[in-house]
Amino acid sequence: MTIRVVVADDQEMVRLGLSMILRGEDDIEVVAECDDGPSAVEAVRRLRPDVALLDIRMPRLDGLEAARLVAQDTRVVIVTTFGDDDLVDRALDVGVAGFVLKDAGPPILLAAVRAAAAGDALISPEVTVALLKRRGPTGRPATDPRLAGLSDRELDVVALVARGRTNAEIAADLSLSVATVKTHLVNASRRLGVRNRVEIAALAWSSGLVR
Amino acid sequence: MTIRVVVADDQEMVRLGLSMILRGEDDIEVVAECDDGPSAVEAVRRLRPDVALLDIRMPRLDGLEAARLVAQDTRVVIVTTFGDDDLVDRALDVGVAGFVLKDAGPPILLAAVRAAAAGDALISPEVTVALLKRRGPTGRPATDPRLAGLSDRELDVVALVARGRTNAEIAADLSLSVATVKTHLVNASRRLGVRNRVEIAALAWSSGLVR
DNA sequence: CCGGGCCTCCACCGTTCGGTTGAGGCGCAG
DNA sequence: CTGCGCCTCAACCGAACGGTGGAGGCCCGG
Repeated sequence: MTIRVVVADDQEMVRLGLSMILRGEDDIEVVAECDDGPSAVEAVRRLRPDVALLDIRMPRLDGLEAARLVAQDTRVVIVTTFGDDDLVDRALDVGVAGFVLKDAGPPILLAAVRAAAAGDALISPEVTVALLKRRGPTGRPATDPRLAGLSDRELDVVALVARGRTNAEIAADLSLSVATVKTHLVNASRRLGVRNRVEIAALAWSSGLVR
Repeated sequence: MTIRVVVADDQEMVRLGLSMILRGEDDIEVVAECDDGPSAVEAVRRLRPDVALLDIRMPRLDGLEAARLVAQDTRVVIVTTFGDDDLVDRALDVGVAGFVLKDAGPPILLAAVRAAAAGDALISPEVTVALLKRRGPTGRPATDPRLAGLSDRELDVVALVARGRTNAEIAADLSLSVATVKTHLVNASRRLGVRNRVEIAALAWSSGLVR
Protein backbone atom coordinates (compact mmCIF):
# COMPACT_ATOMS: atom_id res chain seq x y z
CA MET A 1 0.00 0.00 0.00
CA THR A 2 1.75 3.12 -1.22
CA ILE A 3 1.58 6.45 0.53
CA ARG A 4 -0.13 9.01 -1.73
CA VAL A 5 1.28 12.53 -1.33
CA VAL A 6 0.34 16.00 -2.56
CA VAL A 7 3.30 18.37 -2.74
CA ALA A 8 2.75 22.15 -2.60
CA ASP A 9 5.49 24.76 -2.81
CA ASP A 10 5.63 27.92 -4.90
CA GLN A 11 9.36 27.61 -5.49
CA GLU A 12 9.72 25.27 -8.43
CA MET A 13 13.21 24.13 -7.50
CA VAL A 14 12.12 23.18 -4.03
CA ARG A 15 8.98 21.52 -5.28
CA LEU A 16 10.94 19.48 -7.77
CA GLY A 17 13.47 18.54 -5.13
CA LEU A 18 10.80 17.35 -2.75
CA SER A 19 9.08 15.35 -5.46
CA MET A 20 12.36 13.86 -6.59
CA ILE A 21 13.15 12.61 -3.12
CA LEU A 22 9.66 11.17 -2.68
CA ARG A 23 9.52 9.56 -6.14
CA GLY A 24 12.73 7.70 -5.41
CA GLU A 25 10.88 5.63 -2.80
CA ASP A 26 8.72 2.78 -3.96
CA ASP A 27 6.28 3.05 -1.07
CA ILE A 28 5.49 6.68 -1.86
CA GLU A 29 3.57 8.13 -4.77
CA VAL A 30 3.34 11.86 -5.58
CA VAL A 31 -0.18 12.33 -6.87
CA ALA A 32 -0.08 16.11 -7.37
CA GLU A 33 2.25 19.09 -7.36
CA CYS A 34 0.83 22.54 -6.62
CA ASP A 35 2.34 26.01 -6.60
CA ASP A 36 -0.02 27.88 -4.32
CA GLY A 37 -2.37 27.42 -1.40
CA PRO A 38 -5.77 27.26 -3.09
CA SER A 39 -4.66 24.71 -5.65
CA ALA A 40 -3.18 22.60 -2.89
CA VAL A 41 -6.46 22.65 -0.97
CA GLU A 42 -8.33 21.76 -4.14
CA ALA A 43 -5.94 18.91 -4.93
CA VAL A 44 -6.23 17.48 -1.43
CA ARG A 45 -10.02 17.57 -1.53
CA ARG A 46 -10.13 15.97 -4.96
CA LEU A 47 -7.42 13.36 -4.61
CA ARG A 48 -7.67 12.53 -0.90
CA PRO A 49 -3.96 11.83 -0.43
CA ASP A 50 -2.54 10.24 2.70
CA VAL A 51 -0.20 13.16 3.24
CA ALA A 52 -0.06 16.80 2.13
CA LEU A 53 3.38 18.38 2.07
CA LEU A 54 2.80 22.13 2.36
CA ASP A 55 5.24 25.00 2.22
CA ILE A 56 4.42 27.33 5.06
CA ARG A 57 4.76 30.34 2.77
CA MET A 58 2.77 30.23 -0.43
CA PRO A 59 0.96 32.76 -2.63
CA ARG A 60 -2.66 33.66 -1.94
CA LEU A 61 -3.10 31.14 0.89
CA ASP A 62 -0.17 30.21 3.07
CA GLY A 63 0.56 26.71 4.24
CA LEU A 64 -0.86 27.30 7.71
CA GLU A 65 -4.22 28.43 6.42
CA ALA A 66 -4.23 25.67 3.83
CA ALA A 67 -3.35 23.20 6.59
CA ARG A 68 -6.26 24.44 8.66
CA LEU A 69 -8.59 23.91 5.74
CA VAL A 70 -7.51 20.36 4.97
CA ALA A 71 -6.51 19.15 8.43
CA GLN A 72 -9.70 17.09 8.65
CA ASP A 73 -9.11 15.46 5.27
CA THR A 74 -5.46 14.47 5.40
CA ARG A 75 -2.27 14.47 7.40
CA VAL A 76 -0.34 17.67 6.86
CA VAL A 77 3.43 17.97 6.93
CA ILE A 78 4.68 21.55 6.91
CA VAL A 79 7.92 22.29 5.10
CA THR A 80 9.67 25.56 5.70
CA THR A 81 13.01 27.29 5.50
CA PHE A 82 13.11 28.72 9.01
CA GLY A 83 11.83 27.18 12.22
CA ASP A 84 10.42 30.45 13.47
CA ASP A 85 9.02 29.94 16.97
CA ASP A 86 5.72 31.60 16.34
CA LEU A 87 5.10 29.73 13.10
CA VAL A 88 5.87 26.44 14.78
CA ASP A 89 3.43 27.17 17.59
CA ARG A 90 0.69 28.10 15.18
CA ALA A 91 1.36 25.06 13.03
CA LEU A 92 1.20 22.75 16.01
CA ASP A 93 -2.01 24.45 17.13
CA VAL A 94 -3.50 23.71 13.73
CA GLY A 95 -2.66 20.09 14.32
CA VAL A 96 -0.09 19.28 11.69
CA ALA A 97 1.50 15.84 11.61
CA GLY A 98 4.95 17.07 10.76
CA PHE A 99 7.22 20.06 10.60
CA VAL A 100 10.30 19.73 8.41
CA LEU A 101 12.99 22.25 7.60
CA LYS A 102 14.01 22.41 3.96
CA ASP A 103 17.63 21.75 4.81
CA ALA A 104 16.82 18.72 6.97
CA GLY A 105 17.81 16.23 4.30
CA PRO A 106 15.97 13.40 2.55
CA PRO A 107 15.95 10.90 5.46
CA ILE A 108 14.10 13.31 7.71
CA LEU A 109 11.68 14.27 4.97
CA LEU A 110 10.91 10.64 4.18
CA ALA A 111 10.61 9.76 7.83
CA ALA A 112 8.20 12.65 8.31
CA VAL A 113 6.02 11.57 5.39
CA ARG A 114 5.94 7.96 6.54
CA ALA A 115 5.29 9.00 10.13
CA ALA A 116 2.42 11.23 9.05
CA ALA A 117 0.93 8.45 6.94
CA ALA A 118 1.14 6.16 9.96
CA GLY A 119 -0.72 8.65 12.13
CA ASP A 120 2.41 9.80 13.94
CA ALA A 121 4.19 13.13 13.83
CA LEU A 122 7.78 14.12 13.19
CA ILE A 123 9.33 17.46 13.92
CA SER A 124 12.70 18.51 12.55
CA PRO A 125 15.44 18.23 15.18
CA GLU A 126 16.38 21.87 14.73
CA VAL A 127 12.82 22.85 15.57
CA THR A 128 12.44 20.30 18.35
CA VAL A 129 15.41 21.65 20.23
CA ALA A 130 13.92 25.13 20.10
CA LEU A 131 10.61 23.77 21.34
CA LEU A 132 12.26 21.94 24.21
CA LYS A 133 14.26 25.02 25.13
CA ARG A 134 11.12 27.06 25.37
CA ARG A 135 9.08 24.40 27.14
CA GLY A 136 11.62 22.64 29.30
CA PRO A 137 12.77 23.68 32.76
CA THR A 138 16.27 23.94 31.38
CA GLY A 139 15.47 26.49 28.76
CA ARG A 140 15.58 30.08 29.91
CA PRO A 141 15.26 33.62 28.67
CA ALA A 142 12.91 33.88 25.68
CA THR A 143 12.29 37.52 26.58
CA ASP A 144 8.71 38.41 25.80
CA PRO A 145 8.08 41.91 24.46
CA ARG A 146 5.74 42.56 27.37
CA LEU A 147 8.58 42.11 29.82
CA ALA A 148 10.95 44.35 27.89
CA GLY A 149 12.14 47.33 29.86
CA LEU A 150 12.41 45.51 33.13
CA SER A 151 15.83 45.52 34.71
CA ASP A 152 17.63 42.30 35.58
CA ARG A 153 16.85 42.63 39.25
CA GLU A 154 13.23 43.39 38.57
CA LEU A 155 12.99 40.23 36.45
CA ASP A 156 14.47 38.22 39.31
CA VAL A 157 11.81 39.52 41.67
CA VAL A 158 9.02 39.09 39.13
CA ALA A 159 10.02 35.48 38.51
CA LEU A 160 9.93 34.69 42.21
CA VAL A 161 6.59 36.43 42.61
CA ALA A 162 5.25 34.24 39.80
CA ARG A 163 6.28 31.18 41.78
CA GLY A 164 4.19 32.29 44.73
CA ARG A 165 6.95 33.57 47.02
CA THR A 166 6.09 36.31 49.51
CA ASN A 167 8.11 39.50 49.68
CA ALA A 168 9.89 38.24 52.78
CA GLU A 169 10.84 35.01 51.05
CA ILE A 170 12.01 36.82 47.95
CA ALA A 171 14.15 39.08 50.12
CA ALA A 172 15.69 36.01 51.72
CA ASP A 173 16.15 34.26 48.37
CA LEU A 174 17.96 37.21 46.86
CA SER A 175 19.65 38.39 50.05
CA LEU A 176 17.87 41.73 50.01
CA SER A 177 15.73 43.65 52.44
CA VAL A 178 11.98 43.49 52.09
CA ALA A 179 12.04 47.20 51.31
CA THR A 180 14.16 46.60 48.23
CA VAL A 181 11.90 43.83 47.04
CA LYS A 182 8.92 46.14 47.38
CA THR A 183 10.68 48.88 45.47
CA HIS A 184 11.48 46.55 42.59
CA LEU A 185 7.94 45.28 42.61
CA VAL A 186 6.36 48.71 42.59
CA ASN A 187 8.61 49.82 39.75
CA ALA A 188 8.01 46.66 37.77
CA SER A 189 4.26 46.96 38.30
CA ARG A 190 4.25 50.50 36.99
CA ARG A 191 6.18 49.52 33.88
CA LEU A 192 4.07 46.47 33.22
CA GLY A 193 0.85 48.34 33.83
CA VAL A 194 -0.46 45.83 36.33
CA ARG A 195 -2.24 46.38 39.62
CA ASN A 196 -1.11 43.55 41.88
CA ARG A 197 1.33 40.71 42.21
CA VAL A 198 -1.02 38.12 40.80
CA GLU A 199 -1.24 40.05 37.56
CA ILE A 200 2.54 40.11 37.57
CA ALA A 201 2.47 36.34 37.98
CA ALA A 202 -0.04 35.95 35.17
CA LEU A 203 2.16 38.05 32.90
CA ALA A 204 5.24 36.09 33.85
CA TRP A 205 3.53 32.79 33.17
CA SER A 206 1.91 33.77 29.90
CA SER A 207 5.09 35.36 28.63
CA GLY A 208 7.14 32.27 29.41
CA LEU A 209 9.40 33.83 32.03
CA VAL A 210 8.44 30.96 34.30
CA ARG A 211 6.91 27.63 33.42
CA MET B 1 35.01 14.79 12.21
CA THR B 2 33.24 11.67 13.32
CA ILE B 3 30.54 11.54 15.95
CA ARG B 4 31.72 9.55 18.96
CA VAL B 5 28.96 7.57 20.63
CA VAL B 6 28.59 5.57 23.84
CA VAL B 7 25.89 2.90 23.62
CA ALA B 8 24.25 1.56 26.79
CA ASP B 9 21.58 -1.12 26.91
CA ASP B 10 21.32 -4.15 29.14
CA GLN B 11 19.78 -6.31 26.41
CA GLU B 12 22.67 -7.61 24.39
CA MET B 13 20.67 -8.14 21.23
CA VAL B 14 19.44 -4.58 21.29
CA ARG B 15 22.84 -3.21 22.15
CA LEU B 16 24.42 -5.11 19.29
CA GLY B 17 21.71 -3.97 16.93
CA LEU B 18 22.20 -0.34 17.86
CA SER B 19 25.95 -0.60 17.48
CA MET B 20 25.62 -2.39 14.18
CA ILE B 21 23.48 0.35 12.76
CA LEU B 22 25.82 3.05 14.02
CA ARG B 23 29.01 1.30 12.90
CA GLY B 24 27.64 1.08 9.38
CA GLU B 25 27.96 4.86 9.08
CA ASP B 26 31.34 6.37 8.37
CA ASP B 27 30.64 9.58 10.24
CA ILE B 28 29.82 7.73 13.45
CA GLU B 29 32.12 5.85 15.79
CA VAL B 30 30.97 3.69 18.72
CA VAL B 31 33.58 4.24 21.42
CA ALA B 32 32.00 2.13 24.16
CA GLU B 33 29.20 -0.34 24.82
CA CYS B 34 27.80 -0.66 28.33
CA ASP B 35 25.23 -2.95 29.90
CA ASP B 36 24.12 -0.93 32.91
CA GLY B 37 23.71 2.62 34.14
CA PRO B 38 26.82 3.11 36.28
CA SER B 39 29.17 1.80 33.62
CA ALA B 40 27.51 4.08 31.08
CA VAL B 41 28.06 7.09 33.34
CA GLU B 42 31.65 6.05 33.86
CA ALA B 43 32.23 5.57 30.16
CA VAL B 44 30.79 8.97 29.33
CA ARG B 45 32.91 10.73 31.93
CA ARG B 46 36.04 8.95 30.77
CA LEU B 47 35.58 9.05 27.02
CA ARG B 48 33.67 12.32 26.62
CA PRO B 49 31.62 11.15 23.62
CA ASP B 50 29.51 13.51 21.53
CA VAL B 51 26.42 11.43 22.14
CA ALA B 52 25.28 8.89 24.74
CA LEU B 53 22.63 6.44 23.61
CA LEU B 54 20.91 5.24 26.80
CA ASP B 55 18.23 2.64 27.28
CA ILE B 56 15.64 4.09 29.61
CA ARG B 57 15.51 0.85 31.58
CA MET B 58 18.83 -0.48 32.79
CA PRO B 59 20.05 -2.36 35.87
CA ARG B 60 21.18 -0.47 38.96
CA LEU B 61 20.78 2.98 37.43
CA ASP B 62 18.14 3.58 34.79
CA GLY B 63 18.66 5.67 31.70
CA LEU B 64 16.88 8.69 33.13
CA GLU B 65 19.05 8.91 36.20
CA ALA B 66 22.14 8.22 34.13
CA ALA B 67 21.02 10.95 31.74
CA ARG B 68 20.65 13.38 34.61
CA LEU B 69 24.16 12.58 35.74
CA VAL B 70 25.81 13.08 32.38
CA ALA B 71 23.54 15.72 30.84
CA GLN B 72 26.19 18.36 31.46
CA ASP B 73 28.91 16.31 29.81
CA THR B 74 27.28 15.05 26.64
CA ARG B 75 24.15 14.96 24.52
CA VAL B 76 21.86 12.16 25.61
CA VAL B 77 19.57 10.21 23.31
CA ILE B 78 17.11 7.96 25.14
CA VAL B 79 16.14 4.67 23.50
CA THR B 80 13.15 2.79 24.78
CA THR B 81 10.57 0.22 23.82
CA PHE B 82 7.47 2.12 24.84
CA GLY B 83 6.77 5.82 24.58
CA ASP B 84 5.15 6.00 27.98
CA ASP B 85 3.86 9.52 28.58
CA ASP B 86 5.33 9.91 32.00
CA LEU B 87 8.75 8.64 30.99
CA VAL B 88 8.80 11.01 28.04
CA ASP B 89 7.93 13.95 30.24
CA ARG B 90 10.61 13.11 32.75
CA ALA B 91 13.16 12.55 30.01
CA LEU B 92 12.39 15.90 28.44
CA ASP B 93 12.62 17.52 31.87
CA VAL B 94 16.07 16.07 32.28
CA GLY B 95 16.98 17.75 29.03
CA VAL B 96 17.67 14.89 26.69
CA ALA B 97 18.54 15.61 23.06
CA GLY B 98 16.57 12.73 21.65
CA PHE B 99 13.95 10.13 22.38
CA VAL B 100 13.87 7.15 20.04
CA LEU B 101 11.67 4.06 20.12
CA LYS B 102 13.45 0.79 19.51
CA ASP B 103 11.17 -0.05 16.62
CA ALA B 104 11.71 3.31 14.95
CA GLY B 105 14.14 1.98 12.38
CA PRO B 106 17.73 2.86 11.50
CA PRO B 107 17.03 6.14 9.67
CA ILE B 108 15.37 7.65 12.74
CA LEU B 109 18.08 6.37 15.04
CA LEU B 110 20.82 7.78 12.85
CA ALA B 111 18.98 11.05 12.42
CA ALA B 112 18.58 11.30 16.19
CA VAL B 113 22.28 10.69 16.82
CA ARG B 114 23.33 13.21 14.18
CA ALA B 115 20.79 15.73 15.45
CA ALA B 116 22.01 15.33 19.01
CA ALA B 117 25.62 15.76 17.92
CA ALA B 118 24.60 18.94 16.12
CA GLY B 119 22.96 20.32 19.23
CA ASP B 120 19.46 19.62 18.00
CA ALA B 121 16.89 17.15 19.29
CA LEU B 122 14.84 14.48 17.60
CA ILE B 123 11.82 12.73 19.07
CA SER B 124 10.36 9.59 17.57
CA PRO B 125 7.22 10.31 15.56
CA GLU B 126 5.18 7.87 17.63
CA VAL B 127 6.12 9.80 20.74
CA THR B 128 5.72 13.19 19.15
CA VAL B 129 2.14 12.55 18.18
CA ALA B 130 1.33 11.60 21.78
CA LEU B 131 3.04 14.79 22.96
CA LEU B 132 1.07 16.91 20.52
CA LYS B 133 -2.17 15.22 21.50
CA ARG B 134 -1.58 16.06 25.13
CA ARG B 135 -0.42 19.52 24.21
CA GLY B 136 -2.87 22.28 24.96
CA PRO B 137 -2.53 25.55 23.02
CA THR B 138 0.29 26.44 25.36
CA GLY B 139 2.07 23.14 25.08
CA ARG B 140 0.96 21.69 28.36
CA PRO B 141 -1.28 18.78 29.18
CA ALA B 142 -4.92 19.77 28.91
CA THR B 143 -5.75 17.55 31.86
CA ASP B 144 -5.10 18.95 35.32
CA PRO B 145 -4.19 16.21 37.80
CA ARG B 146 -3.20 18.66 40.51
CA LEU B 147 -6.50 20.50 40.36
CA ALA B 148 -8.55 17.35 40.89
CA GLY B 149 -10.84 17.52 43.89
CA LEU B 150 -11.76 21.16 43.50
CA SER B 151 -15.45 21.89 43.11
CA ASP B 152 -16.79 23.71 40.07
CA ARG B 153 -17.23 26.94 41.96
CA GLU B 154 -13.76 26.73 43.43
CA LEU B 155 -12.33 26.26 39.96
CA ASP B 156 -14.19 29.37 38.81
CA VAL B 157 -12.63 31.39 41.60
CA VAL B 158 -9.18 29.88 41.08
CA ALA B 159 -9.27 30.71 37.38
CA LEU B 160 -10.12 34.33 38.10
CA VAL B 161 -7.44 34.59 40.75
CA ALA B 162 -4.95 33.30 38.19
CA ARG B 163 -5.92 36.17 35.92
CA GLY B 164 -5.06 38.68 38.61
CA ARG B 165 -8.54 39.62 39.76
CA THR B 166 -9.02 40.81 43.32
CA ASN B 167 -11.56 39.18 45.61
CA ALA B 168 -13.93 42.12 45.11
CA GLU B 169 -13.68 41.79 41.34
CA ILE B 170 -14.19 38.05 41.46
CA ALA B 171 -17.26 38.58 43.62
CA ALA B 172 -18.61 41.01 41.05
CA ASP B 173 -17.69 38.72 38.14
CA LEU B 174 -19.50 35.76 39.65
CA SER B 175 -22.27 37.75 41.36
CA LEU B 176 -21.20 36.65 44.80
CA SER B 177 -20.28 38.37 48.03
CA VAL B 178 -16.64 38.85 48.88
CA ALA B 179 -17.17 36.54 51.83
CA THR B 180 -18.12 33.68 49.55
CA VAL B 181 -15.12 34.26 47.35
CA LYS B 182 -12.88 34.14 50.38
CA THR B 183 -14.48 30.92 51.57
CA HIS B 184 -13.93 29.24 48.22
CA LEU B 185 -10.38 30.48 48.16
CA VAL B 186 -9.56 29.27 51.65
CA ASN B 187 -11.03 25.85 50.91
CA ALA B 188 -9.26 25.61 47.55
CA SER B 189 -5.98 26.66 49.13
CA ARG B 190 -6.25 23.98 51.76
CA ARG B 191 -6.94 21.29 49.18
CA LEU B 192 -4.19 22.43 46.88
CA GLY B 193 -1.72 22.78 49.70
CA VAL B 194 -0.76 26.32 48.80
CA ARG B 195 -0.19 29.32 51.03
CA ASN B 196 -1.39 32.31 49.06
CA ARG B 197 -3.22 33.36 45.94
CA VAL B 198 -0.10 33.71 43.86
CA GLU B 199 0.69 30.05 44.41
CA ILE B 200 -2.85 29.33 43.33
CA ALA B 201 -2.19 31.35 40.18
CA ALA B 202 1.07 29.52 39.55
CA LEU B 203 -0.70 26.19 39.92
CA ALA B 204 -3.51 27.26 37.61
CA TRP B 205 -1.06 28.44 34.96
CA SER B 206 1.24 25.46 35.12
CA SER B 207 -1.65 23.03 35.07
CA GLY B 208 -3.19 24.65 32.03
CA LEU B 209 -6.39 25.83 33.72
CA VAL B 210 -5.71 29.27 32.34
CA ARG B 211 -3.66 30.39 29.39
C1' DC C 1 -34.82 11.10 58.11
C1' DC C 2 -30.37 12.44 58.56
C1' DG C 3 -25.60 13.03 57.40
C1' DG C 4 -22.55 15.17 54.21
C1' DG C 5 -20.96 17.78 50.53
C1' DC C 6 -21.52 22.11 48.28
C1' DC C 7 -22.73 26.92 47.99
C1' DT C 8 -23.81 31.10 50.11
C1' DC C 9 -22.98 34.68 53.52
C1' DC C 10 -21.23 37.39 58.06
C1' DA C 11 -17.79 39.22 61.68
C1' DC C 12 -13.34 39.58 63.46
C1' DC C 13 -8.32 40.13 63.48
C1' DG C 14 -3.55 39.82 62.35
C1' DT C 15 -0.58 39.71 58.38
C1' DT C 16 0.77 41.06 54.01
C1' DC C 17 0.66 43.99 50.20
C1' DG C 18 0.43 48.53 47.51
C1' DG C 19 2.08 52.91 47.18
C1' DT C 20 4.46 57.05 48.63
C1' DT C 21 8.36 59.72 50.00
C1' DG C 22 12.94 60.11 50.76
C1' DA C 23 17.70 58.68 50.82
C1' DG C 24 22.60 56.93 49.73
C1' DG C 25 25.73 54.32 46.56
C1' DC C 26 27.31 52.78 42.12
C1' DG C 27 28.68 53.10 37.24
C1' DC C 28 28.46 55.18 32.93
C1' DA C 29 27.73 58.64 29.01
C1' DG C 30 27.82 63.21 27.89
C1' DC D 1 31.88 66.60 36.73
C1' DT D 2 27.24 65.99 36.33
C1' DG D 3 23.50 64.00 35.37
C1' DC D 4 20.87 59.56 34.90
C1' DG D 5 19.56 54.93 35.60
C1' DC D 6 19.90 51.11 38.59
C1' DC D 7 20.19 48.95 43.05
C1' DT D 8 19.76 49.36 47.81
C1' DC D 9 17.19 50.52 52.09
C1' DA D 10 13.73 53.03 55.51
C1' DA D 11 9.21 54.68 57.54
C1' DC D 12 4.52 55.09 57.08
C1' DC D 13 -0.49 54.13 56.13
C1' DG D 14 -4.56 52.50 53.94
C1' DA D 15 -6.19 48.55 51.41
C1' DA D 16 -6.31 43.83 50.50
C1' DC D 17 -5.62 39.30 51.89
C1' DG D 18 -5.43 34.86 55.06
C1' DG D 19 -7.71 32.37 58.55
C1' DT D 20 -11.11 31.31 61.99
C1' DG D 21 -15.56 30.45 63.60
C1' DG D 22 -19.73 30.54 62.80
C1' DA D 23 -24.65 30.32 60.04
C1' DG D 24 -28.44 28.83 56.77
C1' DG D 25 -29.82 26.64 52.41
C1' DC D 26 -29.63 23.07 48.79
C1' DC D 27 -29.57 18.35 47.04
C1' DC D 28 -28.28 13.62 47.14
C1' DG D 29 -27.71 8.97 49.11
C1' DG D 30 -27.81 5.76 52.88
